[in-house]
Amino acid sequence: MKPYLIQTLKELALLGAMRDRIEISSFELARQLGTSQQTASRYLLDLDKNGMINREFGIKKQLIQITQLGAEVLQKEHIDYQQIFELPNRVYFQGRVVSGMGEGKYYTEQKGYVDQFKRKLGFVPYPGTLNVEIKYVERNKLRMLKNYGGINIDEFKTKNRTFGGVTCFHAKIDGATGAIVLPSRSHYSNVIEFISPICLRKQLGLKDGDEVKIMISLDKKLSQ
Amino acid sequence: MKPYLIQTLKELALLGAMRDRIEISSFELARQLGTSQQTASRYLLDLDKNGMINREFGIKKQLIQITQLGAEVLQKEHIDYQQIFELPNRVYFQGRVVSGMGEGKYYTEQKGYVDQFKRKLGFVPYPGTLNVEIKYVERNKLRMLKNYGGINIDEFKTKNRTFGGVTCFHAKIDGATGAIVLPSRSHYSNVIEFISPICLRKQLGLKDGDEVKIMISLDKKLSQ
DNA sequence: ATTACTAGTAAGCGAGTAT
DNA sequence: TATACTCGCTTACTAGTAA
Repeated sequence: MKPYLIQTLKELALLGAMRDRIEISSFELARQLGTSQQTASRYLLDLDKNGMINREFGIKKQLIQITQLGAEVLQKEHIDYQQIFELPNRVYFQGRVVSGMGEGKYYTEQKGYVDQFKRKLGFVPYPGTLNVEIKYVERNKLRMLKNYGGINIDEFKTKNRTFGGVTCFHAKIDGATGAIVLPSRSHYSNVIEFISPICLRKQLGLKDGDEVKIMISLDKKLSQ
Repeated sequence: MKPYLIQTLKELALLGAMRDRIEISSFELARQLGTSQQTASRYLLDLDKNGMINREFGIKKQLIQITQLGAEVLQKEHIDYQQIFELPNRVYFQGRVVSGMGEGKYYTEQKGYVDQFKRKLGFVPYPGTLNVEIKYVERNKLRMLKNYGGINIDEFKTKNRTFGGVTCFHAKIDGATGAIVLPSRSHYSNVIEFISPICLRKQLGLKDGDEVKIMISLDKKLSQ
């Protein structure tokens, strides 16, 4: 779907073509779009060909209504803008399940972490992390999360070593509740570590390579 | 502002470039947009040239942040989509003040109308209508209003003649409260008749040709 | 009036490549 | 590695005009 066709569809929607058939000539549409009559006519042909609009020809002008398909295209755009302007308390990721190197289990079993998880997140994690590889470009969103700041899990020491602090965010993976864990130090990674009270691989039937959706809440209290 | 540049800007915003500088190469952006690295690079140059983004060059990749101007462009788009999906209870028009032929005064002084206006709209109109000519293409929005249905003022008879029913909507013109009057019968016109308890021409200092903004509420009760 | 075809021109695209 | 230039090709545009 080409950007200028979406713009045209939006213009038609603004004139009411989502509710009703609207009467509009290619010349009028051209004026609205700041283009020529010929181009507007071509746009309408393209939109029709793509099933975005229905056209009905009267004696003079045509009646145009946006189809279900066209409405869906606009709805998608709308969701994008909502993401940008209205939901700054939620961030979404899409990624693929990958295997870690087993170190997740070691960390999530440390008492120093477990106690804090229980107190600050409200659950004791099932041992191990579910690792989700996100698109490389989306590490920017991870960076954003870190800058924003989440639920801080403090560093602690045992006899043998120091365990570094991490930042957590309440999150859902394919609908299942849990949290993501970002090491406070360390560089930006394209792998998200997910912890949960349940065994996610079993509960969700996940195996390496499966596509998953992660929703991260910026609220520090669990809302639901 | 070309549609594909707006789409690019939107993509950057979705990656968080409204809040923070994001690290993204032209190659990565190209993948996001489904285009070539060269084209993505050109888009970024164009956006920069138009003052929509700020760029900072590191050793390898660049840091990009959306400027105030860029944010305004996206905000405008967002408002359009809100108009389409979220505010179906308000319709906006822009138009020019024009002179009627004095018949507005005659009608708005008829007791049969005045009593109903008072009861159903909550005010007695100042004699006369303020006529606003809207863009021809926007008559589609008027048609939509009629289909939707407003506050019905019933027809009535005097000794001499019958006065037809009209449909009204609560409305504001440049912030001043009143209502618009659409004859129930009659064809679609590109002139909106506005009534108000005050003399709008005097109160707002309006003369023929002045640009005005009309906000029409689809609520049948006056909300405010 | 319209819509939309044709044809010539302008703008946009991406492979190759310089830096 | 990057970004972004050139250049040949494709797509998109509008004027003219047919239907």
